[in-house]
This record gives sequence, structure tokens and C-alpha cells, in this order.
Amino acid sequence: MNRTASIKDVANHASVAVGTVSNVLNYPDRVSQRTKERVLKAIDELGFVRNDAARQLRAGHSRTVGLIVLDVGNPFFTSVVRAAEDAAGLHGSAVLLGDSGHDAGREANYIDLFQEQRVQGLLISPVGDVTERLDLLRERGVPTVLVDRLADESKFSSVSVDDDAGGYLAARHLLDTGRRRLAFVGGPTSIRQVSDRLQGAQRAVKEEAGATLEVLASEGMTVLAGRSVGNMLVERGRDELPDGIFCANDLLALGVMQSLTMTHTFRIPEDVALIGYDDIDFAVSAVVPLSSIRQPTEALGRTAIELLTEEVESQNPVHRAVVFTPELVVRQSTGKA
Amino acid sequence: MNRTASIKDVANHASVAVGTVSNVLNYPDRVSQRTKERVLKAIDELGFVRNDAARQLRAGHSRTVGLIVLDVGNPFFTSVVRAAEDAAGLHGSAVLLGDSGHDAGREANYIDLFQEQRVQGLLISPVGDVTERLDLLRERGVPTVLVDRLADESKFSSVSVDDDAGGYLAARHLLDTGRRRLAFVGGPTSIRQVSDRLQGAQRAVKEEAGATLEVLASEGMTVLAGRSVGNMLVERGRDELPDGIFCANDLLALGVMQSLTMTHTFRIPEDVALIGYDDIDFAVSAVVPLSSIRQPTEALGRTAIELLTEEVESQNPVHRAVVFTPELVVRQSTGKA
DNA sequence: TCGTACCAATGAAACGATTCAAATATTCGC
DNA sequence: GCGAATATTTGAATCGTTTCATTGGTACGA
Repeated sequence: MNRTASIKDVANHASVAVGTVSNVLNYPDRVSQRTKERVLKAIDELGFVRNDAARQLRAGHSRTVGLIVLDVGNPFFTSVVRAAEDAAGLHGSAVLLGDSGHDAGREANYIDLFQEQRVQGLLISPVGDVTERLDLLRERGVPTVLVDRLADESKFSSVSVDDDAGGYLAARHLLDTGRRRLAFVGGPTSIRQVSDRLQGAQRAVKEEAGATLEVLASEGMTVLAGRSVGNMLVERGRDELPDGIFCANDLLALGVMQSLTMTHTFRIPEDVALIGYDDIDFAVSAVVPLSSIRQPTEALGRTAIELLTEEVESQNPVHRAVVFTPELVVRQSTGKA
Repeated sequence: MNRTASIKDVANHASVAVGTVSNVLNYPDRVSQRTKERVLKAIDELGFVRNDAARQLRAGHSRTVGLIVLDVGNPFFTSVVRAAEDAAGLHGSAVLLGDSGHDAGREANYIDLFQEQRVQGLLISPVGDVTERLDLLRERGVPTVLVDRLADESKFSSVSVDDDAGGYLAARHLLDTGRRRLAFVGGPTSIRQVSDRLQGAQRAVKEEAGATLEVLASEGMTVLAGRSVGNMLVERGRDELPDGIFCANDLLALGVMQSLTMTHTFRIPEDVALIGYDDIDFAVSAVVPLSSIRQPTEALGRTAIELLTEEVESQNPVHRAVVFTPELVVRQSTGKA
């Protein structure tokens, strides 16, 4: 096989002009039935495939959208990605996916790559602070939507989830089911998600007379970190135990659950109610199915594409920051006490 | 902002010819220091970014490689993707990632898209059987490497993992630590991975006089499926219990572990040893850290890119099927009995 | 001073698709 | 059968790079 056939080859083979072949591809109605058939036959016989580079060069822009996430392995982003792909598909665009792995260097590489590809726009869950690189993009007029990050509306559009509201939701649920001595597990508080969720929980507790909230700092957000907090709790006397625990994510909650259930001294939810955050797949299949806060990831992905499309199509860029509210998922771990 | 600057704009701004600008970009040595500086300054001032479409049009091929996986959310593929990206980066290529989600239609869309993008080649973990679409690719001379799928070497190169060897490894380990009444949990056996792993386990058991292997069919490969198999085991008397259990993946094993540890009648590993497959993140943070079989995902991704590069660069395509052997990871769940 | 190397810089041609004004063909009413 | 209106087809120009044959300069030895 030498090289792939071009539109010119097709034109020769079908004895028509190149413009006609192009019309068959793009405006079939402008072409008579007879020639259309002839051209399609030629396309088939030569195995012609459109060269997107040429098309794009002429058009001045691609039909792709760049999406850079912090970690494709994270179920949160996986879900966002899938929703974005589907939404983009509806607009006839494809998504170029980049995984920065929390690395600013990789992020920068993808930004450069996508710019060279002349993507229509960029969805990005930025590493750390919004870099000057993003500001540059903005100045160059590349429409950009921040994902999972609240943006200054004067600069970018964004889609994010209200972690404060999620924290409130979780604590409110514990209070609603009769718990009064609550504990929050999470850390370090330098993670914005952690501090926001804590803040929301504190708000809920303040509303309820007689309710208290103890903060238990964890070293990271892993199962093991949760387990060591749990072990610490087990060593306390039964009376000093909180009756409702809110963990800043599901991994922590699963760790706490392991500690508490292993010792068989405490029952979940009878002695202690437990709620996590993120609603990962494992939550439902935990020993005691875990209540959690679910983030509207599909809506995030879909809306991000919509905001981007808006910016691409409108002349004067008006930015919007869309904030979603997460959703409470009740399972056995917070059953009535 | 009008439109982005072209190489011609840069040339004007720096008062040089377009060819010179191109040389600065591609063959800096051919250009004198003085002009190079002038051009770079112009590039900076105009915010020039190469248009990859034009470059690619001229070159006849892109600097990207297509990668289509069954599910980006699956840690196995996530790891393969990351390794492939890194390996491609070393060759100066980028990876276009597509997630077929086990859907033949999405797969087909990505194949078409990538062909229009004139990717250098394609890495694909195909949905179901190798479709005629892949045969078409082959005929068109698009280098293709199958991932996680053993290929007919006369048609494709491939990278895969020897599941039979993995099954053997797991069973052998149980035997080596003194267990004799083994059980295999997995299903349905129509999944190739399941039947291969079982086969390997049977091979190991046959080698050991007096050892037996009982097959416990599960309904799927989830935690819940594992738990129901576990519950069934718990109801058996102590004497009828196997003393070593090999689960076809870690999720099943975690489910079995939940059942066995909850009832506190059986101890892991004293009464029953347990080993899974895949070595997912959760394995290490299970109540009893889970022994498992780790697949060399990084090697898979890296090698896939290498095989592809080989095919791209060589004239006459010689295909190779590289099969990796997985690795045993020993943790507490199979400690000495 | 001249000729020979060598080094830099030039700019037209090419890649493959789309666009669009112009040319040509067809249809329709009468 | 004719002219007007409409439908179809044509092909040159264009997008932004890279390539490469050619030109213009400079240095050096004789």
C-alpha cells in the first residue's frame, strides 16, 4: 500500500471535479443522485478516508475539544470524562483527553499540544493555582472552562460542586436521624475539599441546639488513614464515642468501618452512624453498605461542554460559573439509630 | 483577538523569509545566531503557536498514536494508558485516548476518527472478536497492536498477559504454603480470563499429589458475588471448608473476605488462605491485606508502543506477539498456616 | 584580485480539503 | 422550440507548514 487516496484520486476515478467530491461529502443535497452514486462507489473502491489535517487547515479550527484531568484513574474524573465525551459527540466534536497526573509539567505539555492542534476549546481541571499559562490561553482567545474549580467569572467559565453544601447535607442527615455527638474525619485541611466539607458540617451542627462536632484530623484521605483514626476511637470508652461520623471521603469511611466492625464492640449503625463522601463503587459493597454524598459528575461533564460551546459560538465572551449541589445517598450505615 | 499568528506573520515581523522561520523551529543549527534571536523574539511577541494541521498535512502523517481501551475507569487500563503515554512521549509522539466502554459502536467511531487524524498507528484493546474493521485497517497499512489480547502473529502484533501462568502462580503459592484443599472462585467461565486462570490453577494442583481443587462458580466478578460465595462457604461445616481459596479477581476475594471475617468463625489466613488477582489498590488496605497476582501493566503499555514504533519504522511488517508473565504479591491473607 | 568553499537566507511548490464564482446542464411554462 | 429559472458541476484560490533548489554573502588561500 503506497499512500492513502486523496479527494483528487477519488475525483479522477469517478471522472468528476474535486469540488464535486467535496460536495458529496459535505452537502449531499447539492449533488445529483447519479454522480453521488458514482462518487461513493469510487470512495469505497479506493478506501478513501478524509484527511482531517487538510480539512482543519482550511477551516481554521478543529472539531476537537481538549480535556485535561488530574487523574483519569479517579472515578470522579472518569465519570466526568465519559459525560463530556457523550455531550461533545452530540455537537459533532471529539474529545482529546490528557491526564496531567497532578503534574504541572505534564499539564503544560498537554496545553501546548492542544493549542498546536487548534482545539476548539479547553476543559481543564488545573493543577494547583490557575497558572499564567491559562491566562495566556485566555488572552489568545482559546475558550476555556475550569472543571471542579470555582473560577473568577471575569476570567473563566467554570463548573464545580459545592462542597460546603455537601458537608452540610451529610451532617444534617446525621442530625436528622437523631445523632447529636458528631465527628468529622479528614485531613489535611489544606485540601480545599476537606475544609469546605468541614465548614458545611459545622454550619449544620450550629443550627441544632445541643449538637456537637469533634474534628478528628487524619493523615491523608486513604483507607489506612481512616483505619488509624478508627483504631483510636475504639480505644476510647464507649461513652466517649461519637454517635455519628462524617468522613471527608469514602476511603476514610471504609477504613473507619474496618476498625469499628473488626472489634465487634460497636455496631454500625446502631452504636455509630457513618457517612462518607464521593459514593465510590465500593461504598455499596462495603460490609455495611455506606451512606455517602454523590457528586453530579455527569452533569459536570455535560455542562462543561455546554459552557464551552456557548463561548465558542458567542462573539463576546460572557463567563458563567455553574455550581452544582451534591446529593445524599442513604444506605445502611446511617440507618435509624 | 483576530486570529492566531502564522509563520508568515512571524516572518514579516522579523523581516526574514518564511523558510527561515521554519528552520529556526526545526533546524536551529542552520540559522545564524543573530537571525535566530530576531525570529524567536518575533515568535514571542506575536504569541505564535505552530499549526499542527498544516505541519501534518505537509508531513503526510501526524505525531500521534491512537489508543482505544475498553474502560479507562479500570485500573488495569489506566495504568497501561499512563505507561503508553510516557513511552510515546520519549518518541516525541502524543497519545490520543479513546474509551470504547465495551461498546462496538464507540470503538468504531474512534477507529474512524483516528484514521481521519492520520495517527501513526493504533493500540487497541478490542471489543469482542477482532472485527473486520481492524482487518480493514491492516489492509490500509495502519500499524496496529492489540493490547491485552493474544493476536494471530500473521496479522497483528500484540501484547498480553499469560492468565494461565497467573493462575498457576496463585495456586502454586497456596500449595507452597501448605494448603491442599483448594477452591477456585470465579465466573462465568465464558470470560476468557476466568477460564485461563482456572486452567493454570488446575495445572498446579495436578502437580501436587493429594491436592484437590474445587470450582465455585460466581455470578459475576464483583464484591457482592464474592460475598455470596463466601456466605455459602460459612454455612458449611468447618471440616468441609477449603483451606486455600483463589479468586479470579480481587473484588471477588474482598467479598469472600468480608463474609469470612464478619462471622469471626474463621480466621484468615490461619483457617483459610485467600488470594485474589489484579492487585488493585484496595488489596493492600483490606481488613486482612490481600495477596494477589499483579499484572505488568506498565510493561504492557511500554511494549505496545515499542512494537508499534517497530512497525511504523520498518518497511516489511513483521508482527510479534509478546506475552508477559504476571507476578505474585504476597501479603497477610496467605501468611503461613 | 580572483576563484573556491562554505554558510545563510530566500521563496516557490506541495500537501489535501473546502469554498465559491463562473460555466454548463436541465427543467418548466407557454 | 425558446427563454428564463433552477440545478449541477467545475476548478482555481486558499489555509499554514515544510522542503529544497537557488541565490547572495563571506572568508580564505593562491
